[in-house]
Amino acid sequence: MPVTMMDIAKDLNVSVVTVSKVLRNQGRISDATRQRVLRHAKKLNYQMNWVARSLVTRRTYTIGLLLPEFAHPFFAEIARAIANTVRPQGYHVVIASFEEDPELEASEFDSLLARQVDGLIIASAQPSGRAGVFKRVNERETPYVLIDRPIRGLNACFVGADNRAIGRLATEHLIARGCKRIGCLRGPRVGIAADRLEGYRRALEAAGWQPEENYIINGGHGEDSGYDGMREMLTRRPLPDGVVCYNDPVAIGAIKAVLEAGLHLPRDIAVVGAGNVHYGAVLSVPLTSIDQGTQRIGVQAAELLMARIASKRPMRPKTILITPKLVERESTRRRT
Amino acid sequence: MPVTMMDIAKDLNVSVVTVSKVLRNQGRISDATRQRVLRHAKKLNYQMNWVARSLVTRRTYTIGLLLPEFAHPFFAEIARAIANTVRPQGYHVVIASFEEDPELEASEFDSLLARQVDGLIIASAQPSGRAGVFKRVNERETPYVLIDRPIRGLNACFVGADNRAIGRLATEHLIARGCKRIGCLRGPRVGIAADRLEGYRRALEAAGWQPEENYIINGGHGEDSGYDGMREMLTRRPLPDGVVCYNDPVAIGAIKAVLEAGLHLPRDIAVVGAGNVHYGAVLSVPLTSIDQGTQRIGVQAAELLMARIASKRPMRPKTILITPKLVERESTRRRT
DNA sequence: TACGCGTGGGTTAACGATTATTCAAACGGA
DNA sequence: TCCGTTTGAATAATCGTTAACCCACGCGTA
Repeated sequence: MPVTMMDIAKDLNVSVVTVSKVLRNQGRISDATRQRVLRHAKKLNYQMNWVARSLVTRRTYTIGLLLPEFAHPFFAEIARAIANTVRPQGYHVVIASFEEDPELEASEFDSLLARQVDGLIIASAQPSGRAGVFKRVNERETPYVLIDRPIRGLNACFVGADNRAIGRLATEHLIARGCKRIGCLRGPRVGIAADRLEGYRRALEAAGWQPEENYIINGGHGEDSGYDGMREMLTRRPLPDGVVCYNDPVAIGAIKAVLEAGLHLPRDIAVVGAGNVHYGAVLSVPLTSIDQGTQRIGVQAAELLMARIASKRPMRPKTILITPKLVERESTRRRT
Repeated sequence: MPVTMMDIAKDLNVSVVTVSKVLRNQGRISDATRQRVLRHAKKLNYQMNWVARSLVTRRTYTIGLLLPEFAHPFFAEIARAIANTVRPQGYHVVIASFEEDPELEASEFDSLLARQVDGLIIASAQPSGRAGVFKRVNERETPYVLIDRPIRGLNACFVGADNRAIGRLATEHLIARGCKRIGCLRGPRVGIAADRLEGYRRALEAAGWQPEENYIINGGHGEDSGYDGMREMLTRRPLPDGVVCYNDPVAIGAIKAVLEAGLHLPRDIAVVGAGNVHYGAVLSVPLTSIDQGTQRIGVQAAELLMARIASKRPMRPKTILITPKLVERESTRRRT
């Protein structure tokens, strides 16, 4: 049975409140008593029961992290950044991975609330228009921050990559490297991909070119999809000499298709990805990619949440877009 | 202000206890009252305050996960497996990543205990002989399970890879593929690496060969270390025609060195790694690797912990070694 | 002498649930 | 009719801490 303040108080013939005050460094306590309590607490190896404290202070010093898929490097890194950011303030993170299942997401969401988390950081996978799930959090006034994927119709804090900038940056890079005909493996039909595509379009237009639908190919978000997409791209005439990919796995699949076709990369076709996965550097052709600042997403989201938790009055929602950064490697290193 | 049982009770003119009983499906309650309570609870959108419940039941339905480094794919996957395993039993996971810092590990460990977690899963980085940190958990009788790295001198539950088997499996595979002179990049001087090296030695001996110290090279656990190690290996005469690597990053570095030297892989030298990282398949030469059953480690550790939490009486420590599995890819696919 | 105030600490009542105990009414059998 | 059971629910105590008040003492001062 763990030691309680009661035990210390009894041994020392003082009241529990006195012990509590000493341990919190609060209220007026003589130095003598303070020392006695401190010494005895250490001797008994006392440890606060945070559950009891939380009950009365209404603060658990816990934040909930609701993620679609935990083992994904992107989310894992975010989780790490968040944990490291809140730790100095005494906060811990309880994770809930819902494996891309919206039902499970909703139920885990409720569980976290029942556990009285002080705040929530959520990368939601709710189908659009289902913002209802988050109604409850608004009633309760538990602060929360959305990351990665915004939810339309929900006036909430959001921290994520600037996907439009990502598409633009990738495209501009290919232009700068002398590409004259740039295609795009635009990925799945989701908001993020649409934004990146939009960035691609704008960059072309800014260069005075007209985006051609022929060179924009739909797909998914994995290697296979990139492989298939590039095979299709290679049937276009004239061939593109640069391809912007939705993300790194797609780019990796695309590279495979290019090499299989006997073309040289980057001379014949340059390829740029997005996400800057950590193994991009060890590929057969190291991959130029757009770093979306994963860690910064985590840090900013955590800081934003902490600010909201600290402030008594509700603040008005804030959106933070992280500016992406290009990391150049072999896959686009061609003579200009 | 969230709804409490008190609110429901008042509205319905019953006692709080009655509400509590209905919600827990316990005790004798007439069907009429039961329905009234249930309906009203739903109407008010009642949610249990788990903090309050935990205080009296002495159960938080929370387990602590203490990891050296959160974003590492190995640990991320373990975390995921654990979370998924305990969720059906109503448990959540609070993570604490200590960034390979033993001091931080100790302090996070205390924090988790103060938070009254029902159990702990720990991948410790305590320098050997510092088992003292875990003394406290023994006093408290909070069950815990060590993973990945055992701690000598601590009679505790452990779940991890069978590192000796990993070394043996990798080596046997190269022998089966016709290698006649097999080297080893044995990695850092830690227990895990030593076990894998031991497996390598035994496999050679079992084949009737004598391990030669000349072909065993020390190093670290990253790509650079693998690269440097292989460069050194390539100065040995006669050249080895197969190399067992401590882990996949080392193997990746090693492959780079082999290719740079103008040798063909796997024809001149076959390379096998360990860990089966998910990107191993997209490398310039897809990497044969030993899968250490990361997910199973997580699942088993979680199940073991759950069992200990459930049992009243302390059980005696149990060690589970996960049997590894070979995944063959191009890096060893040579004609026998 | 009486008053006021700072000091050091104690008392009491939450916090929101659960467990253990008690109690009233209804029911049934002799 | 009377007593013993069952049924259904209320009451009291508790979990370990904190918040809000209260109080006694000593000292300086008017």
